[in-house]
Amino acid sequence: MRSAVHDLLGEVGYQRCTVDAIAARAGVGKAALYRRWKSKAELVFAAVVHDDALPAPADTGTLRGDVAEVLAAIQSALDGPRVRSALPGLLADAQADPALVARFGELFLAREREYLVEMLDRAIARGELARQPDLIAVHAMLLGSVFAWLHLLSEPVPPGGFAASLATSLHAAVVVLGK
Amino acid sequence: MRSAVHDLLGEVGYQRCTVDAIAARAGVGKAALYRRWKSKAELVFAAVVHDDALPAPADTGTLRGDVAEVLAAIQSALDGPRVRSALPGLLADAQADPALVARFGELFLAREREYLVEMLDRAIARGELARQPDLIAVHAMLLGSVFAWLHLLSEPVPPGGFAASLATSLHAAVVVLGK
DNA sequence: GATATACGGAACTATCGGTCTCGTAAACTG
DNA sequence: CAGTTTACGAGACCGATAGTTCCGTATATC
Repeated sequence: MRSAVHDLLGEVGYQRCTVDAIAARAGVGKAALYRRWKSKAELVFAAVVHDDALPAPADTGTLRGDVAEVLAAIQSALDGPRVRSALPGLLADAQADPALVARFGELFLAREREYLVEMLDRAIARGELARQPDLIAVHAMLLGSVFAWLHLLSEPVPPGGFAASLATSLHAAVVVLGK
Repeated sequence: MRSAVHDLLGEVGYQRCTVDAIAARAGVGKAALYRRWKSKAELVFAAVVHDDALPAPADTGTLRGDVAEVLAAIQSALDGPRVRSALPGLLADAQADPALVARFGELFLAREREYLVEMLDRAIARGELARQPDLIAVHAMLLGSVFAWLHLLSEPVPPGGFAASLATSLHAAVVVLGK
């Protein structure tokens, strides 16, 4: 089931990954799919944003390292071949499906924000930050930078983990916000 | 024509802004639309990304001010009610339309990058930066932060220009990249 | 073993992007 | 002024696809 969606996303992308094709590939009837999921968008979303979609970034001991870790986690969540081909379509379909927006917020954004809060709390405890920075701004910068790189600019990702320079400069950005 | 697309985008969003509806609203036949534009995506794109879509940011005399200016320009380009409802759909459709990706790159990304280069050159001339920072990283951070704020996190935009704290911290990020 | 539930499969409906045809009105030509 | 050509509005038409319904069957439950 999930693998049927994964395969089709990789082979033909989101638009041509039709519900009929998913059902045929998975050897089930369309009705069964629509019994469990409300729409194609929900179905693909469920197959792509599984529980371990966003790995928990480790505590590296420094804010600089933690920022790099979070960036890598976001990259791994946004850069899989499946997600990469599914994300634009899902975002578009989500416009007409508030429930999907809510689930995306709960399953991905909220969890990501938790990780950010933990990271910032640790930095404050270490004395690297004086206070909690504007959480929305931090979230927008970290998530947005990776998203833009992968999905807007469509630039090739440099080898060796996500751009070290990006981590360095975003670390500086967070420090300024927590001053 | 352009106003028909604008009206419909505002009223019903991208998905339900059908070509039939555009033709009817504009009082023309569908064939006439397809004579000028190759697809619905191209048509909407042309109506939304007009030439003055990305205002040229002014030289404020400091890199800090210029970053705020660029952020404001990006916000104005990404936050109009039309663009806001059209962008996800256009990004999704563009996946299957390389020509559209190319035009988006030329009309928006390339122009934006020009502005960034000018901004960075001025900063170097002033001695605020020692060298050209990684342009892709700068571009990803500035564009991505605004995009994520508006289209991913769907947080309300704070009043009084685009988040001053975002400008401050992204300024610091750029400084680090140009060190 | 009888009954109820769920399923695979397929037919069906509605919507929408894109193409094609037609009749008409405007523009051009002699 | 008359004949011809061109472009257009209108709408019929086609193919693809999301979503629904129905049916015969297999599986699970009692």
